[in-house]
Amino acid sequence: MSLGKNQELNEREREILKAIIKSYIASGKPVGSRVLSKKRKDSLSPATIRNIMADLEEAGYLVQPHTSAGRVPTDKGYRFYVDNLLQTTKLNKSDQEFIDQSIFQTDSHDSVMERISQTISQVTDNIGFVISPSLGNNLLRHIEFVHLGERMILVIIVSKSGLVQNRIIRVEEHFTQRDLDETARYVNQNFSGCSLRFIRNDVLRKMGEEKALYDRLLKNFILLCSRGLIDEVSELDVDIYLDGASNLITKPEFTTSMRMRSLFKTFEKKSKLVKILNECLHDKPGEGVRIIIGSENSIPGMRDYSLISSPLTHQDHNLGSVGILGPTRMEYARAITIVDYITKLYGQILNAN
DNA sequence: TCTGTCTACAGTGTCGTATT
DNA sequence: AATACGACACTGTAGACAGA
Repeated sequence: MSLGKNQELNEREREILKAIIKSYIASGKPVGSRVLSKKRKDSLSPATIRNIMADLEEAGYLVQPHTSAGRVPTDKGYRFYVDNLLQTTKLNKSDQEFIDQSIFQTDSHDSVMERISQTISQVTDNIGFVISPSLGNNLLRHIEFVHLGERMILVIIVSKSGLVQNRIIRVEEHFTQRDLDETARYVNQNFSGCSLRFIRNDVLRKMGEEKALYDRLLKNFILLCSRGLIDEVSELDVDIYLDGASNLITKPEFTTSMRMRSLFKTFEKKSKLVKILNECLHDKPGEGVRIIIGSENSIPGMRDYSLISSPLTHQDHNLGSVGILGPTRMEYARAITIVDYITKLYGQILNAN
C-alpha cells in the first residue's frame, strides 16, 4: 500500500476515494466494491477495489458501519476530498436564475437578509443562515427621521459601510417633523461614526452626570431609541436570520430522533446558536469561503454537521457572515459555489445603494 | 522473486416475508 | 408483536497468474 507516514494518496487511491464520496453523497448508502467496480471504465475487479478500500480505511479516510457493509467517508475523508479532489464548478443556470430572482426583488435591509437565508435553504435543501451586526452596533454615517403620521416614524440609517436601513417605529409621545429634523441634525453633527448603542449609552451617561445639561434633543433621541431602534433586552451583538431547519428531517442520516432533538435543542436559543456559529466561523474579511466539517467543529451538538460560510464585506467593513449548515454528507462543490455567488451578489446590492 | 491483480469461496449482517 | 428463514449484498482471504 502507498499510504506511508505522510498519508499521501496515489492516483488510484484518490480516484477510488473520490468515487466513494461522490456515490455516498448522492445515495446516502455505504458504497460497496462491486457497485464501484461496475461504475468504473477501467474495469478493476471488486477484489482489487476492496484492497484499496481497506488501505483507505486503515488510513482513516473511510469507515465500515458494520462488518459486511460498504464503506462511508469519515470527516478526514471529506476534508481530503474538499481540499484535494473537489473541482470547483460554475453555478448552474437554473440555480443562478432562482437566486437572482429571489434576492433582487427586495429593497429593505431586513428583507434582503431574510431572503438570502430563505433562498439558500430552498436551493440547497439545507439550513441557510445570515449573521449581521445588529442595527444598534452599526456605525452611523447619517440618520434621518420622517414623520409618517399618527405616532409612526420612519427611521433611515446610513451606516459607515454604506448600508441603508429603514425601520418604522411606533411612539407614544408626540413629535413634529421639526422636532425630528433637529434631533437628527444634532445626532449627525455630534455622533457621526459612533454606533447607535454607543450613542444611546453615552447620552444616558451624560444625562445622569449633569441634569442641568439635560437637552430636549437628547431626550428625543433616547425616546426614539427605546421604541424599537435598539433591542435593549437582547444579549446579542448580532442579528441572525435562519431558514430551513425542517429540511434536515428528510435526510436519511437524521431519521434518528436523538440527532434531530440535539439539533433543535441547539437552535432553541438564538443566543446559543450565535455563540456556536461565531466560535465555528471567525470569518475575516477577504478570507473567502470557509468549510468546517463534522468533528472539526468544537461544539459536541454540531459534530454531525458541516458549515460552509463566507464573510459579508463592503469597503473593508465586516457586515457579518452568510452560509449553509447541513449534514456532513453535503454537495460541497455546489454549496461552495452558491455561498460564493451569494456573497458577491450581496456586494452588488450594497454598491447599487 | 516480488508485486499487483484476478477468481473463487466462506463468513457475516441486513432486510423482507412467512409463521407462530 | 416476536421469531425464523431465505435471499441478497458485501467482506476478507487463499491461491493462481502475469509482468517487471
